[in-house]
Amino acid sequence: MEETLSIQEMADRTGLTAHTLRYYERIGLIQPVDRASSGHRRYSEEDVSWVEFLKRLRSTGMPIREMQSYAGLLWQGDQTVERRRKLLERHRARVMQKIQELTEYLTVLDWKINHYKEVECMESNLETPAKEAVQ
Amino acid sequence: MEETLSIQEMADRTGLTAHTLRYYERIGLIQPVDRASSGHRRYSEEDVSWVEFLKRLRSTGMPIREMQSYAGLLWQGDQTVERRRKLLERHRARVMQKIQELTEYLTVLDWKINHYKEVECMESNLETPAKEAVQ
DNA sequence: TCTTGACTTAGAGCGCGCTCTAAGTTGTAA
DNA sequence: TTACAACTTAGAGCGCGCTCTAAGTCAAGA
Repeated sequence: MEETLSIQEMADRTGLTAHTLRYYERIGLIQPVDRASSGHRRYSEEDVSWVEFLKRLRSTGMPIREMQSYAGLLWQGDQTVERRRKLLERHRARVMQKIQELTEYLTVLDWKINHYKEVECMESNLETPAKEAVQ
Repeated sequence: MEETLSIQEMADRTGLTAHTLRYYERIGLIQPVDRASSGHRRYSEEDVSWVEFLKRLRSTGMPIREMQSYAGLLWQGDQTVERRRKLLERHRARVMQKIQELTEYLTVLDWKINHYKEVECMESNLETPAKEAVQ
């Protein structure tokens, strides 16, 4: 028995809305989904995996256009393996850079936060309002 | 001699466009800038520092609305120090979470990339096209 | 059979963060 | 004085990634 999901079940399962699932199909991020005789979409477990993968790519900040390229390459078959790998490697480099950037700014935030803590201490302990140019 | 910058000089200096500088002022991210007698904006070094700080906050992904709150608190003076610290701490937590998320997905990407490399090896060494469900 | 709710499509609308346009004013160098 | 670039404002437009609406079809239970 072949289990399939309605669009709402698929939405519940993946955490995307039915609107978004249709949108992804419309823009070619998901290949045309099987239909029941009524015309209603019927999603397979394979579709679930693909959508989960799309979600992972999105949450790394990959733009939709690039995901479209990736999907297009995938559906062209085995001869695009190298181009897919290179696409992922370029994206990997961007993700790395973003992590480094965020890590740097984390230290900036920590510095600010500690500075504020000091100022608060001075206020409560010495009752002399701080006048420095705190941003 | 008090050095000031025209809007274009400020744009060159900070890497924002003149349009964006006016926009930031309009939405209250920058306090009304000093004007020459002609009405042209004249930016101070203090303005430069503030804009640089705004850029850092933005690049950590802080939404404009939150930066507006922060700026508003700052301009209210010393009694908002604790609220500013708490705002930054909330943001810090989000940045941390984003770093962790990206780090996780980095390993996913690495896994995919290595998988592709294997497939490419198989193709070139054994000349037997791989048929697995590679995403 | 009737009702209700889930589904379908095409296309409009939205929130974000800019980005640009239009129409007019000012500053400067030839 | 004339040319031309840089500035001013109010407000429209845009790219992204959804998100929703309208109008209609379909399915399943009372």
